[in-house]
Amino acid sequence: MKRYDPSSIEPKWQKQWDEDGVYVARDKGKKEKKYVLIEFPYPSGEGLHMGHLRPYVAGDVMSRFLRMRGHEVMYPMGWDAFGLPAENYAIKKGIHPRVTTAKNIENAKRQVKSWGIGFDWSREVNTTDPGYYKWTQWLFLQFFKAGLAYEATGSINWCPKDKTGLANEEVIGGKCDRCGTEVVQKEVRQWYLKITEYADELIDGLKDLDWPESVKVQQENWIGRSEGALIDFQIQDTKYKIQVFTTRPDTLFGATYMVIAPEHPLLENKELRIENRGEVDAYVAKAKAKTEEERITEGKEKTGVELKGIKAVNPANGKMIPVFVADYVLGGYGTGAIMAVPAHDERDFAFAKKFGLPVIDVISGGEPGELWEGAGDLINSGKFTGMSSEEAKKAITDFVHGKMKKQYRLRDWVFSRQRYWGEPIPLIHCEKCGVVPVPDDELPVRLPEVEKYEPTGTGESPLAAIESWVNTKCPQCGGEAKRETNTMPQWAGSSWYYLRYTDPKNAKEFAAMDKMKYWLPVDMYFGGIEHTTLHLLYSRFWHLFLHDQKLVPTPEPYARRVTHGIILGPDGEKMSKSRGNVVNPDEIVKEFGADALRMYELFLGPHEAMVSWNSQGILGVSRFLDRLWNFILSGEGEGNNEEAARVVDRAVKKVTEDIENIKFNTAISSLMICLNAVEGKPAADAFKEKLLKMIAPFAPHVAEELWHETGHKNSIHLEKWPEYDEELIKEAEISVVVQVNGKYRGTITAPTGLDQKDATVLALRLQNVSAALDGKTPKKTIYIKDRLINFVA
RNA sequence: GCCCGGGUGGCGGAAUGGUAUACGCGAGGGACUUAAAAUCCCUUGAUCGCAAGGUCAUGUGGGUUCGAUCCCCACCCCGGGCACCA
Repeated sequence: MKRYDPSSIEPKWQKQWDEDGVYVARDKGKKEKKYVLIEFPYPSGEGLHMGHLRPYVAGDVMSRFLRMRGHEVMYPMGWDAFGLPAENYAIKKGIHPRVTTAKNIENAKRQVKSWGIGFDWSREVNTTDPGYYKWTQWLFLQFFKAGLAYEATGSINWCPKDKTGLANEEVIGGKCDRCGTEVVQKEVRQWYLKITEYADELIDGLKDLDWPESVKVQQENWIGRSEGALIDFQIQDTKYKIQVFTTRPDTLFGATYMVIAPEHPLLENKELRIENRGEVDAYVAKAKAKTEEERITEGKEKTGVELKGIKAVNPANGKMIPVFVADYVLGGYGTGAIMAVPAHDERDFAFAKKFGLPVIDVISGGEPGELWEGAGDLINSGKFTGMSSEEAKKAITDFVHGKMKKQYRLRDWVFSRQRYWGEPIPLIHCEKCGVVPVPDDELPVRLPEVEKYEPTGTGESPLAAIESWVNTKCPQCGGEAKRETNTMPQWAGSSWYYLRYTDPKNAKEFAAMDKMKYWLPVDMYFGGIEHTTLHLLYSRFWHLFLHDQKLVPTPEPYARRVTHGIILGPDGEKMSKSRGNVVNPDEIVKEFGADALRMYELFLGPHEAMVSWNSQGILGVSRFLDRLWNFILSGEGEGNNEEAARVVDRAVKKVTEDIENIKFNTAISSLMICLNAVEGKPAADAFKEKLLKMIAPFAPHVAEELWHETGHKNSIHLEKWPEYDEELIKEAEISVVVQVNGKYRGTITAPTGLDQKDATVLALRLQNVSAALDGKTPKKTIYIKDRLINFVA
């Protein structure tokens, strides 16, 4: 008998599957389609690691399972290849990013193939391919034409190391998501996509999606919708007003002062007679210069300066109240100004205490003069006194002629980068015509060759230095014009790649509608939690927009989202080179084979949980595969014993349900239980076949090899998933737990379906039970058929 | 501070109202071997007991229930997200 040797069978089958096109998905087939997706990787010089392996294997198990269940399955792969590392490497070595990217792709492809991932390579895409980014540019122009892409100069997040603007979503804890450098605020001309226009749809669409609740909540919180009112406060003896946004218009009578942000336009108004102008200007300058870090370290200690000589009028009661400038009010949210109600807002309370401002209770519920942020009935509120806060919100807003308003935390998406290795934004600046889109037939605007890749740091991209490229003709008037030199962020290409997979070679459209209609939406999207407020939010926004434009057939892109926990090193810490705890999947393949690697990774723990790699644990699955090999190839085994059939059928039921519910760890444990039970006994070929088919999604190579060794000609991965016999798996006899007062006292073995009377008789015969009852008759008996009988004495 | 997860043997974990600790790793003992590896068999939550069996254990304290790892309340700890968003 041959020995199980992964290194001799795995490459053989990988090659064979490729040649036979086992994983190629057919468009518009008769079968019901399933579209399984993983987040396509950035092809880095480091190669792919465990963090990639986990979702790819999960998606692979799922697609193989679904294919065997009779679906037309698409499981495609591609490369998100624009981005900083390749560009930084080019800066250091002078090698074009295209060259390093191609090399890295080749290596990553070798890796995923060696893991036995059944991707459909006929649909491979690469975001840096002009045939691909042509459509990224075209799609951007649809936003532009719809008025959802706009240019503005404003204070934005800027990474001083990468020398480029960043989107809000790319700033993690005040630091650049890419390099960890402290982000600063800088005034730069940028292109924005108006994602805020879709804030409501982005929230409302979530409710019908089969996504993890935590991911939905996180997106919802990021968008941060709150409902409140806009209310105007007149500035005494002037024509000017300060408008505020508040979610608590019911507390208006308690507004004892106002605060405006340091960025508020009122401070630029020279007509206002601010008596302490110098002091105010100094405060504003200092506040604006603060970095994120300084603001955090200062904590919640309130600072501010009163605008002397200025008073505002509380529209509810006509009282004159002071106006402050303070940096606890943010310029970028709401109107950049607030009414301060110290009795009912923690921050206003702290500020009022520090500056000795009056605290007036207007909502009942708290201690007098103390903070109370809850709801209650109104007090000290004129004719509204006695009303509930909920009712008063609208009533008071109406009374002061305010209007209800929804407000969001979400900011528009800073969409331009001052870097080389990205899609050029396909716009032309003409002095006469303004900003003009590049005509469709001139797309793609190709990324030109440059001498120097370095970011300039001036707010211009390196492309600005190439005059021959920048200078062009206006498509509208034919006059002298200049190209936009900013490039798109990395998130552009990934915002629509799942659409391109449905029709990757189309030269006329980004994808044909009939193909999208067949394949969309993505049925199952495997990925990490880290993209919740990045890629996942961005691509939903693109999709919602494209749906409104009638360019895609479904309202949402991803029907079901499955997230995974990260794999920690053997020491329980995050894998990192500096810590020296990185487990390299390629080395595991070399030592144990891809099948063992895949199975062990799945067996480690629940897919969504954070788990640590245990270097010795893989021996368990390695032994399992070895025993499986021997079991399948040993013995002629015609012993058609019913017990074996029952054991295997039970496994079929459990494994099927577990795969459907993404519980791969318990599915594998059921397979182990099954093998443990049948091993060493004669078993009919039919049981062996069932077992092999169940193993096939998890360990595709060994299953295929054994399938062929046992006389089959076609790939096991195109076989039908096994079924089980509902009657057979029922137990004929069952052990019923006997308890006295809820405590275990023994079991009785009886035929299934025993009624209470017979069970009682059998149970009372147990010595342990009569001892526990101590001669008493049970007051009550609880009987759950085939499970338990409990005497309450 | 607010919002999500989570806390079970030596370790990864299983079980979400009904015998807690499946499966795997590790450990101990044995078989085979000149020996070792590999493989196979047995034992393995703690504790008392010769045994039968008992008692105690799912972060802590309460509650609901015939019965709670599971449901409810309060608290502690760990991980993640947001963070002066009015």
